[in-house]
Amino acid sequence: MVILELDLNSDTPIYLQIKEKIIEGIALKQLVPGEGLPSVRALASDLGVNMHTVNKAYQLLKQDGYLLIHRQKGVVIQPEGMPSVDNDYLEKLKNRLQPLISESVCRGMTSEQFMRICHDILGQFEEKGE
Amino acid sequence: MVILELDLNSDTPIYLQIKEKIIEGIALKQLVPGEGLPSVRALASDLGVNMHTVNKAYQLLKQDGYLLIHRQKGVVIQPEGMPSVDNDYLEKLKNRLQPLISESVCRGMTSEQFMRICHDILGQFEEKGE
Amino acid sequence: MVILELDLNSDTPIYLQIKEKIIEGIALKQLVPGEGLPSVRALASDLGVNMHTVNKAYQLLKQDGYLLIHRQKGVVIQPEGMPSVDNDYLEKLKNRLQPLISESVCRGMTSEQFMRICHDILGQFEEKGE
Amino acid sequence: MVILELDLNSDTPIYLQIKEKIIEGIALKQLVPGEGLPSVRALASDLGVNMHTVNKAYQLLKQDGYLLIHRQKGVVIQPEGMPSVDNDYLEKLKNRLQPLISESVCRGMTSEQFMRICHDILGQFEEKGE
DNA sequence: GTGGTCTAGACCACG
DNA sequence: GTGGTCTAGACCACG
Repeated sequence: MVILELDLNSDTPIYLQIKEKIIEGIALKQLVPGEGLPSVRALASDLGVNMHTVNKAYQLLKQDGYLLIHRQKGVVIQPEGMPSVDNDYLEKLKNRLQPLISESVCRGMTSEQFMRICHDILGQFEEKGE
Repeated sequence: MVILELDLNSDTPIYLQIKEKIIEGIALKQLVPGEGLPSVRALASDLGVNMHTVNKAYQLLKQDGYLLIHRQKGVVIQPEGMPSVDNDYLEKLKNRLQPLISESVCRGMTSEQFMRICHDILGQFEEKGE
Repeated sequence: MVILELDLNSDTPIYLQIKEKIIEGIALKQLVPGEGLPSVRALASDLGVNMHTVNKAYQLLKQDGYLLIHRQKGVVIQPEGMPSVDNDYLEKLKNRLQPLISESVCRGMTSEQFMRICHDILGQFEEKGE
Repeated sequence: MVILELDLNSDTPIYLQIKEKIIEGIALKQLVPGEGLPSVRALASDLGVNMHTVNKAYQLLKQDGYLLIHRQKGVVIQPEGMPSVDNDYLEKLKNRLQPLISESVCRGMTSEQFMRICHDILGQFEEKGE
């Protein structure tokens, strides 16, 4: 696994940055279902952060269905399918998009510009082989 | 002005919810440039929150260029043009979209689905008369 | 007298802006010793501000020795010499310059740059005929 | 860090005095990039003022780029370069110098005297070793 | 232990 | 009446 980069000066708490980076890694297929992740201690040590911080990220990812945490086998990316697009998720997504879009509208960005930005970011995740 | 609704249980701080709702109001043209907003104390009282919480929202909106705050005349929506789409804003927007999009990809949402959701939200802000 | 311009959105209170503009007018010799100023009411009306605001500016200018206020003759620029450079004034000036200079040093401005800026502003007040 | 002195009778708000003193400390190299500052509560207690007052000063300094605020590590002087001399700053500086200079001219101070005072204050910040 | 958020309440400057 | 400043005190998130 590529070592993930943290911004300790960011307003985003470290545990959330770790969670987001791992999700990004999965989306980029740098991390694949069934793949093992470093132990809480190992990752904490690598990142130079508190064990509790990594643990919190892992627990949240487990809760969301991205990870399995075995007492013995350690931490692995969920091998049997990622969490799905359910109604809860859709609601949450819309609620988080809403203020981003409101602001873009206020600032005079066109729908096309906004969609273009999303499109560009989505492009990063396209299957290379297709 | 339509009274804005707060979710006191949300993990989004109240002052941020107020800020976002006001930006949404501007985007929806429910609030127009030059229009006055309730005084810090009046809005706080309406919302059942503390004066300082509203003041923090107003100060952030002023800082971003959405509001003018007169010591005596009170608070008005910036009459001379909203803040623009500058590089700082674009960077911030992309950084906030990135984790939303990563997660949608993980969950198997297609680009089309994601774009559709954005498109629908953007549609709420379209000029009715045009 | 040239009508002075106010910035109602400025953080500087209006009475202070009026006071500063009148001092600037004197420094620029647009206002000369013995010259009459508009009455409190007249100036307030011209500027579209409250009478008390103009009155406060005038009172402060009188207190500092820039103006005479006669009940009958009205308001005139002090005809018998401007206030002098006394120790009180020097102290106050240094105390107000100190934070400006500290910040310029922090930001990496050289002494020459800072002095140059002062020099340029001072140049605006030079006697045209010399 | 040398404990900074406040003037509770000054018409400069306490939070601004704190801000200015810290900038002065940086300019004097009593505070160096990367150095830690006392926690909000510790400094408040030392100064005998409220936590929120210190916090406001810290937030403004963060906003201007003088400080980093870590949620857990506390407050440190920006280690990667101070804010720069940009156009916004230059405008603000000139606008603040203008009334000081107007008044000095009114009072009959010569350009040389004014420049001398600036020069003397600037001298306090010169590198001792050079 | 640190900053972040929020409250309740006070006095002041401005106009 | 408005925002600006300040206080005293509380609980929470982060690590």
